[in-house]
Amino acid sequence: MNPIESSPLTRKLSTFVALSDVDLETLARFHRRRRTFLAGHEMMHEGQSNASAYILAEGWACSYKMLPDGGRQVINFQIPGDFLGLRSILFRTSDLSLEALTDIEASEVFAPDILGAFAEAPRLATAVLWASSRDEAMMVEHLVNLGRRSAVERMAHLLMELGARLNHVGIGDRTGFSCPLTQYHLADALGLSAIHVNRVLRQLREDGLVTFRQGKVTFNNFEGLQALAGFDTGYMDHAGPLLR
Amino acid sequence: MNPIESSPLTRKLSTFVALSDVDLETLARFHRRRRTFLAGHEMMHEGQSNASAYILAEGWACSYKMLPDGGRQVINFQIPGDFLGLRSILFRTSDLSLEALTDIEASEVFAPDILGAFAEAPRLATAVLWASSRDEAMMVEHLVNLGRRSAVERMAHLLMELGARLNHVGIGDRTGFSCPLTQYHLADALGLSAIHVNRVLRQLREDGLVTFRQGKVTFNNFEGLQALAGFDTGYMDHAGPLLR
DNA sequence: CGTAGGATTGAACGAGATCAAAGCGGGTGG
DNA sequence: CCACCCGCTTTGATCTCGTTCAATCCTACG
Repeated sequence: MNPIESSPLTRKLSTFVALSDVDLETLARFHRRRRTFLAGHEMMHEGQSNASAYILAEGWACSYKMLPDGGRQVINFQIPGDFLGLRSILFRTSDLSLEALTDIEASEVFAPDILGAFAEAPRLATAVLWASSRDEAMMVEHLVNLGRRSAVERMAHLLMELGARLNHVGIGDRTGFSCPLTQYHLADALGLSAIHVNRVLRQLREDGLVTFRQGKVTFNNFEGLQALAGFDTGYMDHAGPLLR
Repeated sequence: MNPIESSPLTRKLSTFVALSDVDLETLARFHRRRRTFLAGHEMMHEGQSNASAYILAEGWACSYKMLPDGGRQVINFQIPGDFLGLRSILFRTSDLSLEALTDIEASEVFAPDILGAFAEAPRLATAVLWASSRDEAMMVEHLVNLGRRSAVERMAHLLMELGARLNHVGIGDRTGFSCPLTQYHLADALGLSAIHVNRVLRQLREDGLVTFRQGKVTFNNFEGLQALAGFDTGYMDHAGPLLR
């Protein structure tokens, strides 16, 4: 196995576009600057300009927006293999904040790295467009979640999605996964109050569907949960390479 | 003025990436197949494969997802100049449905048109990535809207966003715009019931902020509405070309 | 052993949903 | 030209899900 192909990002992009050696070498340069962040560190702030992008190698992060009244909306949780802050480079200023939820290892990518890569290895632009569209499809599901599902359904859906995503990168399995989120994080992601999140989790536990406890999510009834959430993996896993 | 540059999509993409003559000619080929659709026509169905993409020239459309219980979540409204259904091509199958809200004129774009364009004129891939990221930023705002704002704030935000977007393409002005949406459409976009939408509109009208009536939106107090909505144009208008 | 951040529970409240029923306007067919 | 209908809007009454406020309880950690 070629070491140059080993990064999770490379694997992800290769599923869409067959990458040449030049593409792969260019991508490999994204991993020159390995950095670590401590849990709680704010890696990026809404409105910040000249922010870097990151490729998450280890740990969890979350992206969010604050409201004037102090409320907060979590946009997404980021797990290993995810690309963070692309828009902050494309638009020179970040439209959201980014916080490390655990201690994190990530590769820092500067704007010229990315823009240069698109110029030198144009297929990468297509590959990144694809990856970004996958994220967009996920966001569409989140929109449906917030707009049209009840609190219990929302929670079920979020937990299943996280499980499926972690599975994709080889973390956790069908029985569950370990999860550093607090009930406050869940609340901010689902548009609920932390108190209600607690009740919802209790209900899901008592109904024998999922258990969320001390950093562990356990699927007690995968099919039942899937049915409740209306969770369809369709928007997550996609067919093989489109461009050869 | 070069006729080849005249399409709204071309103008949009040019604001991010300086396009060469080859790029422009390639883009122009997107406009070979002009089609019209009647109001109410379903242009694309969730799960459909081999769907085309479209560049909207005239009229309004909306993208949505249906839920098993019959509920519906509108993801976005599309106005002239918008590119529709990119993901249906990138993923070979559409993750949402698309409906013409008015009679529509649009250019139909087939998968090979787009994928070929990315191969022949690689800068277009970067340009489309940028346009797609702009849409993503808009979706982030919608997420905040649904997750953390009250019904009145949501409505205010949606109406202001529509106004700003229409303004961008030369339709409507600071005083208002004409709007083919019914209260049901608004409800499905905002995660509310149509009945409550009606009450919210009444309140906004009585407070002298906006009037929504017989296909016309009138801003009675632009600044007040902006303050209520927490509407910040930052996520919509971006700086000039990043790639020269 | 004290403390702080997170989890849990109860009681009261409220925003928005749901149910039910009129109005209204414009298009269609008799 | 009128009567009818259908889709949309408007209003009232009631109900419910989720919030808010207020404590208390863990438990890991210094």
